[in-house]
Amino acid sequence: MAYATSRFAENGYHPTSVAEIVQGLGVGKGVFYWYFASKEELFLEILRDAQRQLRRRQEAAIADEPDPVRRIELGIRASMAWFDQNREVVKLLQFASTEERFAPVLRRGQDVAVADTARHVKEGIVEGRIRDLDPFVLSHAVLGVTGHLAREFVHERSQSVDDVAEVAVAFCLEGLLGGK
Amino acid sequence: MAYATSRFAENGYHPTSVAEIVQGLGVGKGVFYWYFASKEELFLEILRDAQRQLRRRQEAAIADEPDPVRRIELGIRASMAWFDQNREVVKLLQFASTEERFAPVLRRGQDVAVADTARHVKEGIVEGRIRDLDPFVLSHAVLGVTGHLAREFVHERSQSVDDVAEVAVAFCLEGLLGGK
DNA sequence: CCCGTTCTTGACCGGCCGGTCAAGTTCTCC
DNA sequence: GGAGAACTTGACCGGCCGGTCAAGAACGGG
Repeated sequence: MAYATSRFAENGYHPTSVAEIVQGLGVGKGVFYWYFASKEELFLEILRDAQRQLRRRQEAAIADEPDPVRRIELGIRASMAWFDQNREVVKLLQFASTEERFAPVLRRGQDVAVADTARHVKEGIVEGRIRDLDPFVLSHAVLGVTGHLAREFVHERSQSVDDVAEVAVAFCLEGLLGGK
Repeated sequence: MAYATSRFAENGYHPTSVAEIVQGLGVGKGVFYWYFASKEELFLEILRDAQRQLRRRQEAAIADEPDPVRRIELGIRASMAWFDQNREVVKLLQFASTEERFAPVLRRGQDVAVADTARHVKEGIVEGRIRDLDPFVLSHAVLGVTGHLAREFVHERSQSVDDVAEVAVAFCLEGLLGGK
């Protein structure tokens, strides 16, 4: 599955043939279809796995932080770190979002992640520390910033994860204008 | 090209065959290869066209607004409106960013757009109205928020463009914490 | 009215692709 | 040690795909 992930990420899902995967692995085609029902099923498995991993990572990072705003910040940093260490998978997730047939799986995972963040946002709103806007939209905004900055600066431009995460947090919390 | 765009957006680039496109158009295959060197070339043409359109739209919206911060805001609203009216193309742009071979064209267009925004951000920093962080990172952050919110709420959840744009602007300018 | 250019057709080609399957080989448990 | 389950092989299949091309049709200037 690791090898398939890197092939898919490098060549794209469609241009990567099952023959190519099994050949690179030095096994026969039969063994592929023994473990996976189809090429699509393998891809979905990779997707589900990735989402599970990311979620665990976020939960671990947030663990026992009581402050909702700090929790959001830790979530951003944890996501950024995971994006950094799983570039290939990030590419696959992005590709998956462009194909209707992968949407359901993707959607489920993203909804879970957003719901997590939204909970903290809601808490923040109740505490009067976060402005009273739709928590789901705000969560998605955070997710959008984090993902995009990770792809553009950590992946493409190889900038330091911490530096990018720093700016991402600053931007998400106080926008362009805030923060002295 | 319009028909091809909708086929690509609905079925994906790879799964859509040239035969399918020309059949849907009621023409022979030869006419396709008379006007386009290859399937890939057609796709690139669509991409370039889209980027040109979006850029024109943004420039028109910003036109003669002197305030850099207002310019950024108008840019966000214009982008959001364009994303709303060009869902198919947005999908294609997103797909293109996952395939190495389309990256160069995509990159060039995005760099131009980001450079535009970054100019306004820089002005804002000079005026002391925007915090002193890397203007390119901030511009990408704005772009990330706008694109993601458009896809998630305008495209997927069919929410009103204006409402989403409103939140996007609020978030970009003042983040989660700011704004009363 | 004719001839060269532009444009159009669709059968065809070589090649690849996802998936199957008959034929093994290896493992496991009695 | 034997029998059945678990696993592995790779040739093979039907089908599709991007792209070519010989054969025209339509057009346009002289």
